[in-house]
Amino acid sequence: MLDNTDISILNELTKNSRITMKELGEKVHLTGQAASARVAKLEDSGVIEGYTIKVNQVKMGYFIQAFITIITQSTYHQPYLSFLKTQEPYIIHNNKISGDGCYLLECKFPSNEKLDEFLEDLNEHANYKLSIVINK
Amino acid sequence: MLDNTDISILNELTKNSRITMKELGEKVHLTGQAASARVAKLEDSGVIEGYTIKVNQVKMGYFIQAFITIITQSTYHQPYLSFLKTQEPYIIHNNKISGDGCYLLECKFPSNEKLDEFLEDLNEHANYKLSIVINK
DNA sequence: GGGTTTGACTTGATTAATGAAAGGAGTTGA
DNA sequence: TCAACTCCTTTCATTAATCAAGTCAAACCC
Repeated sequence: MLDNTDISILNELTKNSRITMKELGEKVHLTGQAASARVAKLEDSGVIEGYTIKVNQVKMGYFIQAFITIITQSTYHQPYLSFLKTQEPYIIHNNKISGDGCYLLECKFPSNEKLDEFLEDLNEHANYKLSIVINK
Repeated sequence: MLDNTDISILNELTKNSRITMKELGEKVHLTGQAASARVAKLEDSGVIEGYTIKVNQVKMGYFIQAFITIITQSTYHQPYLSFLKTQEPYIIHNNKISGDGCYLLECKFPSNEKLDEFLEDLNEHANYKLSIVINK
């Protein structure tokens, strides 16, 4: 389904998704038009889900990143999930997982105070275990 | 440092980083040139770290995503870190964390067999706790 | 073998975006 | 009040993207 040229295209776009089709073509030994057609196919087939940017969260004022293992008290998760929707700026990903806990929540905070507030509010819907990210 | 226009620009680029500067300008009520200058500034200041794509990992053959909490046996982490470098296609992020364990490893695998192999090899350098991602 | 279809690429013409230069409006501070 | 600065717009030359043919090779069929 995907040949080596497709893989090269995905690698190049992963490194820089704003590259021109002409340049991309040069890197994978195609014309800009052919590269463009390949990319369109990758989009249509759903391999490329979208184009986005990497934002420096520290420069945006989010100094703390954390993983929070969630253990919901009741069997109804809805209160917790509804709560999450009210906390959008802090949430990166909410992963439903096997193993310890029901969810592994990846999130970011501007300060320990905000994190503390969040945990206080969270505690009304679920128990948790907190892991702060020191480095990636 | 960042005004509302900058925030709008970051939101638009997060949704679609291949938008033309002209279109981006229209969305934030600027000319293409002015939008382009803003974006250049965001790049120079390091707020925008890069442009990339979202790839559908399932369509790439990675059917399993997992979080693995790593507890290294010795105080020397180097053997574990070196091991990771040999397993690159499977690794998404290796987060050094506080709390349970030394690291929280985010990774992807094409099959349970490959995951099993990985865990066997991992076990020579560290203990672990496995969480499979069911949903995001 | 001859003919047709299909998929992937290139070429060439048209349309659109980009980048550079010049200039205007608003703000700041001496 | 004036100069310096920032941020934006306008204009124009350059460059890239797009669309429509056209080429080429492989696969298939009679």
